[in-house]
Amino acid sequence: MEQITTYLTGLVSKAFADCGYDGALGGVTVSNRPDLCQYQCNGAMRAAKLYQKAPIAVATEVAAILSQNPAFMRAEAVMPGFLNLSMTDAFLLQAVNELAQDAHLGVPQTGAGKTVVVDYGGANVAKPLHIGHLRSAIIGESIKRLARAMGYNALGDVHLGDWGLQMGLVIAELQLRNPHWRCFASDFDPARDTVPELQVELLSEVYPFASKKSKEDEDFKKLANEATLALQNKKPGYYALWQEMMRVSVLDMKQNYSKLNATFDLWLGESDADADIPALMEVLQGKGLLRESDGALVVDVEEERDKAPVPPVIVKKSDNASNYATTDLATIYRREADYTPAAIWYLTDKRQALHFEQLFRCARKAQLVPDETELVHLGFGTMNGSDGKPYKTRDGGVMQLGDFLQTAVDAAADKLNSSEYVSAEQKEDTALKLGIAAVKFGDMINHPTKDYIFDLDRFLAFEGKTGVYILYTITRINSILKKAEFALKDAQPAQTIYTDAERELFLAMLNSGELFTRALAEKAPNYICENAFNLASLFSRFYHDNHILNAEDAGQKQAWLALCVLVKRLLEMHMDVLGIPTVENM
RNA sequence: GCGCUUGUAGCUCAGUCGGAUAGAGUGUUUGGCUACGAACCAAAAGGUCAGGGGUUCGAAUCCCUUCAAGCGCGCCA
Repeated sequence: MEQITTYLTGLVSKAFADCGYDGALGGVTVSNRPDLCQYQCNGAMRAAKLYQKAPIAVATEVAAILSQNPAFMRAEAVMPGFLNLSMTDAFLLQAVNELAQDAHLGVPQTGAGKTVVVDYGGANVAKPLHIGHLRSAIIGESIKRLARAMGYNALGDVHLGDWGLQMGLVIAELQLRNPHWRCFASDFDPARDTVPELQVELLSEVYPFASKKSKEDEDFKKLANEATLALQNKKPGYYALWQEMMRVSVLDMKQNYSKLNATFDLWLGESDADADIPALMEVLQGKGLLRESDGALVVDVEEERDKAPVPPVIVKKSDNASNYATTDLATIYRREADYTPAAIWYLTDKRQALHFEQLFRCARKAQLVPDETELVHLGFGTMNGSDGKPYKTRDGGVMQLGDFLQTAVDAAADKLNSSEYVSAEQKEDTALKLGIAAVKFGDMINHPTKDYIFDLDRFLAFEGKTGVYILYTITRINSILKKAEFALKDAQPAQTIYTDAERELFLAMLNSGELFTRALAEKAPNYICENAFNLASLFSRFYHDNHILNAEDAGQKQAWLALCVLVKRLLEMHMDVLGIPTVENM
């Protein structure tokens, strides 16, 4: 359905044009002074400059035309030249009823017919998920769901880090520790020999150990590089070991991501790009982009407008191994071949911004995708401790994602002990959902691109602007609907607005679609969080001030119950986009 | 050194294309459960929007500058 602001922009633009002014001045936005009006247009002040007139004079002319339209309760010009618009209740009621009928609850379907690949998760194999992986997973999941809510065919790809030096580091270290393993023998035969079964705990110990060692020990670093190259050349013993590492790591990741309610359509990784690297290199060669530099093959991506030097992209290391840029480019090549996406969105730590700038420039030069295909890096900020440095646990370590989640779930379980609404059987499931809600909402309420201070207590708070508050509001609605024996299908179109609180709620519901548009444009779920809180908060006030079940007459009660249903549906849609499961009781 | 980002209430954060009186949560103080779930609602106090300059009818927002913090800058990802 059409957004109210879009509809009003049409009306006001025409009014400007009828008065002899540029129709483009008629842009209408939601009012930032709800005490004065519902919607506003500031075009008269710009018109004043263009037409050498007093802004209030222009606004008055336009208001006079708009006032003839019965949809407006008020359309008035206010000093110095604001155009303040308020709609009649009849108009709002009709719009709300239309919203209730709309399959998408007023969310514009701007993505219909388009495919977008959302590349998030990005965890390294052999490295356990820690809270640093939290943001990519939950913001990415939300962006994917948001795109879907707006009609896109959105594909989430976990894009594992499974083909670079980190694998060589682990393999080299395992070989030093266990030279007798059959997979390290030169005559290893996958048809005959097996590799030892690995444990994820072993890998999580080996990786940081080897990573640190490579920085201090040149010889070991050389071994790791050689192992990386040998793996990429699929040396049988290494490849078999790698497959085992993948098996245990992916199993562990799937469990963790699943707890976060993050689901991927594609469980692909850097290694899956390997098959496309020869074709990629051919394209780069064919376009004459490759240049040899210090033994490596690079592509220059500098541009005139650069304020700082942009280093060339290294697409083949001097030892002929592939790196991050190689597999990322080959992945773009593959995605274009498989999906011809309208856009590819990457969610990683914002410190990778330069890499993606180089990557996109290289992809454009090589014309791996059409010019109109959107390639965007969404760099998110880091979670810092109260000292402003990346968050560490008290003992200086990194907090594991699983432990963090469990802490939140435990806190929720504690709180549920005093709840009379949750049975013993429901408790575990409800605690898990509340924990997820606390963690995800607590993160996404922050703007994704900014660093933020990680405070465990804040994630465990269940009061105020939190995910739990939204879930609580939904359970109260559930409770009313149950007591009233009111089913969703019983909701009839409302005929009257009885209270100011209802009107505010209606306006907030009608303006929700706009927030979705904004959230997708900025790829920022915090707008969805804010809007969900705003809706829940307005409902809570209405709920407190008006006793729904004891409404004065049947018509009022029906209208209010229908309002409950609509608020519930909208809140559930918001939570669904955020990837937060809701609960019946808590 | 060069470049990018950030600086808003005690704390944690929002703030739309430049727009009217800069908002929220939390914390503090206070009031509200013999009506639908108090994980709630209501009210008060709390601001040099880092400092300075400029553009504009109008600046937290745009430009310049100073200060402070974070990040990045060739074979890691």
